[in-house]
Amino acid sequence: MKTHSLLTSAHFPKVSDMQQSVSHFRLKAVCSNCKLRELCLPVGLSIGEMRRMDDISHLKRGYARGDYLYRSGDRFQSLYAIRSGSFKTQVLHEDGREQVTGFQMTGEIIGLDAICTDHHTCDAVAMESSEVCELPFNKLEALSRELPSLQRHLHKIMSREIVRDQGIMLLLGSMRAEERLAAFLLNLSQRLAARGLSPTQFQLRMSRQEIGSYLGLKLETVSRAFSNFQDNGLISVKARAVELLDLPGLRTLVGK
Amino acid sequence: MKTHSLLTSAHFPKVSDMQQSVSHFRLKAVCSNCKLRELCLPVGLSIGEMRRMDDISHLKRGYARGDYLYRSGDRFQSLYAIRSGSFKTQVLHEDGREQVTGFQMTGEIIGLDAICTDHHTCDAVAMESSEVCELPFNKLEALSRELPSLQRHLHKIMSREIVRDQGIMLLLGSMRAEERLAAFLLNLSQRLAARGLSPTQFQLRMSRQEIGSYLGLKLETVSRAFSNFQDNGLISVKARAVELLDLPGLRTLVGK
DNA sequence: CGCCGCGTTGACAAGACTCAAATCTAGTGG
DNA sequence: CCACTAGATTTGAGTCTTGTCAACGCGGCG
Repeated sequence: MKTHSLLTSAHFPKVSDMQQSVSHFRLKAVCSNCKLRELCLPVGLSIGEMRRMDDISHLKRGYARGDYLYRSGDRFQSLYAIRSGSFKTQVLHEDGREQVTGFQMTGEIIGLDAICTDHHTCDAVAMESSEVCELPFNKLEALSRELPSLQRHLHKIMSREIVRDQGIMLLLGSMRAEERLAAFLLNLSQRLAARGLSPTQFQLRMSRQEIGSYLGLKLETVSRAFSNFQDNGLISVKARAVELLDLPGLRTLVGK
Repeated sequence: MKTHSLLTSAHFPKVSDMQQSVSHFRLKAVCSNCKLRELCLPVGLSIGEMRRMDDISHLKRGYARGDYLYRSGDRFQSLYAIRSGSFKTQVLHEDGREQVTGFQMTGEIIGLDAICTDHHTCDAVAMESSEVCELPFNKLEALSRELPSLQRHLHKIMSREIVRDQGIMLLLGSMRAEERLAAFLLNLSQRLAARGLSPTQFQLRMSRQEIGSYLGLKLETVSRAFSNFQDNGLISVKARAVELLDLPGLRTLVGK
């Protein structure tokens, strides 16, 4: 789950530490143009190559809470890298049932589900003011034929999504309500930490209802679990403001 | 979910119907060498291109019930196309909990989870005598840089896995026991039909325990659900021999 | 023939859901 | 700036589904 593994490891010889720093800095500068952190930074592309990424992508701003990035059934054109803000994805069942399949935050890639049918199979909805970087998939495929490291990275991103989904299947299939919520909070904490934010204090962007949908629980059950955690001194929670007080305790709950 | 969509649709002009048949036949003949049905047939590769697929892959036979194709933690080298038989994949939780994440049958691709970390994140276990076609991933990537249609197809396969997993998340998160089992039986039925087998009469390859693990239920609950279906005339079941008597009735149950 | 794994069934308990009511919060309009 | 309202959250009480524990039956194999 190390975000910079490819960049910080063997790809740069140790002798050129200074140069690595400089190079790293310039990469960041270029990359911050389009903020394709997830897609660019860890790949180890040269600056020229990164510019080519930049050329095929374009920024889309101004998504407000509740806006759709795409809807189930929409024709598939592009993947989207979230540049700021966050989204949820949800699938809809014929009979009206719906389920949140994920909460995506800055730097994550969204839209991978649509490749197999050329149509989106879920909705993506902004949970706050957000910006995305659109990546036309045809161009991304063409470029990845030329740049093996980009190709590999694209495959890794898709594979990571598969592994993530399987983790949720495990959660939904074999955990009880409080275990699920603890796992959810720890996952959030970890992802926030990876973005340099506080791993213990944060504002939830989603409602109890949405958390419940994601975790396969009713909103009342989520609310009760929050209250229990607070009573047991594991967290402090007031509406959407959460502080994790006892990370080891939470980890014990999920059994790892 | 149409397996041959790419082959039967726009890729071949209608005027050359005869030629399509012939070409289709020759493709099948070549392909039956390595039985990469899922990976080759729908791609629309030329015969020469398909031979190159054949060159990088090799057959591995002799997996018996209970044999591991790979284990969680194994170093990732290859994807595997199931040539005959069937496998289950299962993830293991630190505290000993385990969950079946999928049952794979002939023609399906297995191992996609391992790309993101270079290590397998689940076990793959044969459920009966099976053969697989090993596809070294480095070579597959190299070849897919040369053959855009292969590249696209690989992406589609990965995307399909993501969509499949999201469907299971929906099932685990929002369906009750009998709905889950009905969905499972209908999915099995559909996949058998796609392979030219009977969609209504078949032998289960997995135990009640394994079905339960997959569906997030205890084996007793699965057994009871089977019994209820039989009492209601939806199916006939004796141990692992199943006959679906009322497909519409089962569809009604899952709400579509 | 007896053992053992798998499947079925029953009785009961625990966890999660449903329904309902009371607060609380954030956003709106005066 | 404040009152108001719609939506979100919390909490309680009772119900329902599923899990747990236990007994029993079936069928294959040594």
